[in-house]
Amino acid sequence: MTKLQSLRGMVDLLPDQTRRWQRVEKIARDQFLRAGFQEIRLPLIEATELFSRGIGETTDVVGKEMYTFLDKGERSCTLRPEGTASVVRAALQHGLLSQGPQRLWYSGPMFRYERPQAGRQRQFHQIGLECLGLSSARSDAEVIALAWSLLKGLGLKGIVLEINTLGSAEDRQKYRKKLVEWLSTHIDELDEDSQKKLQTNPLRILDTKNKATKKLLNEAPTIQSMLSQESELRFTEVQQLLKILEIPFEINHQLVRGLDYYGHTAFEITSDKLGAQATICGGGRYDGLIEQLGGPSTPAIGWAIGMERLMLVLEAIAIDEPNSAASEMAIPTNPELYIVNRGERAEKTALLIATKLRENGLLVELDSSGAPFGKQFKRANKSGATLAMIIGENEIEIGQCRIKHVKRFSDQEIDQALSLEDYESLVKFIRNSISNSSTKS
RNA sequence: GCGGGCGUCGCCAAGUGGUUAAGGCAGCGGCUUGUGGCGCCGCUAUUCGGGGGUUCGAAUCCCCUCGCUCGCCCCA
Repeated sequence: MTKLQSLRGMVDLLPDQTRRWQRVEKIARDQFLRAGFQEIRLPLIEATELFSRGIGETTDVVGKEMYTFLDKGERSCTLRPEGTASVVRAALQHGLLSQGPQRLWYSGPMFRYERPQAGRQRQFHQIGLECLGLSSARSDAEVIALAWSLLKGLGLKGIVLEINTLGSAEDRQKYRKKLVEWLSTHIDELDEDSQKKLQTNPLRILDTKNKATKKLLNEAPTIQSMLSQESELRFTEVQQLLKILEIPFEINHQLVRGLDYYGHTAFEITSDKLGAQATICGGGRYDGLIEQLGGPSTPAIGWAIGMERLMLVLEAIAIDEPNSAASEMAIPTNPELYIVNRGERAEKTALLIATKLRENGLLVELDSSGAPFGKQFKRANKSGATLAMIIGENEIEIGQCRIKHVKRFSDQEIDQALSLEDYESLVKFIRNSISNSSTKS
């Protein structure tokens, strides 16, 4: 029999990982809350059409990376490859846009059928936000600032914000024409891949990694030259605002992004600690998408952070700097109290006490092995608990339990006898002992 | 979809054609049903990702396949 294992590109997150994930998610949630963003939870499966219409037929995501299948009713269904299209769909379906601008965030798994590599999985997780119904350059700057301060707040170093403008739809139309004309005269100098894109999606030739093509592109016309005055002013304003916010950025006119719906501001945040897949956060303005999906013409902007990539960076930092916040996010939460217990009556009492103490907010691990005391103490030690409570037959006889420090051995044992029934005093005593123990150490 | 590297226990590994596949860590049990950091003893891969072939003999050689990994494409 072959060993059962997870599907290619599908990754399990074990407790070692989930600790850090939960802490990151909490920090993100708190920040979204403070910024007035509300959570939206969406299905993982959508009608295929949502993505083909929303993201663009010629994009790689739609063209070759979607998990698409027919359900039992013969409907074409797709595991969502990204979050924005679903957010827009939900907003339209429930009439959210008629209630004014929407500030929404989401998190969860996305699916793309690609060959896995460093920082890339078939099921991966994004945490993202979308701001629907606002068109100002200020909203661009605010949204970018949220991504930046979240990443900075998590302690990331060596990250770079790159921005570009893709202009209005008309600007892009004109530029596209000009670019195709120019590239056509240099078609022999283009790499094979870019030659194909010339037909399907010429703008995406701009962010090629092919060195020869890159060099050639230095001579090519830029989108800047084709911008309308409004588009140009808008981009300038975004830059000014980022400067006021003291967010460092680089302008990268080659930054295009692979989803068709982007226009005007597009941006990426990359890290030097990742391999070839260096983008942690990507986003931009998508003023045309909502209308394209059948809604009213509505401006919008958003971004998504790749959780796995973020975690990779955090792990790298944690290794470089063992005392950093990034490092602390991996430290497990140890029990405050470990209950060592043995004997029929003692075991019942211990279960009851564990429950009561937990109800009072303590972090309690109960040894339910029935093993000899020696074994239980070993486990108490390994659990990392601050205190151990001992309940055996003797304690039951006198109606008192004993509590001692786990981490300090012979010195400074508390080893106090306490009533088994007075939970209030127990809790108080435990709390005191823990705070004393942490101030002393 | 296309290239490169790699698959020996939960983890790190030795072994590169010859009888029973080292070792370390972790785990489990014992010394130790009333007290834990240490120590000592014992146990833990009928099998080397899987399948086929070559051979008297294969973890070692060949073929296929699966998986992992890095890169291309693209993206988070």
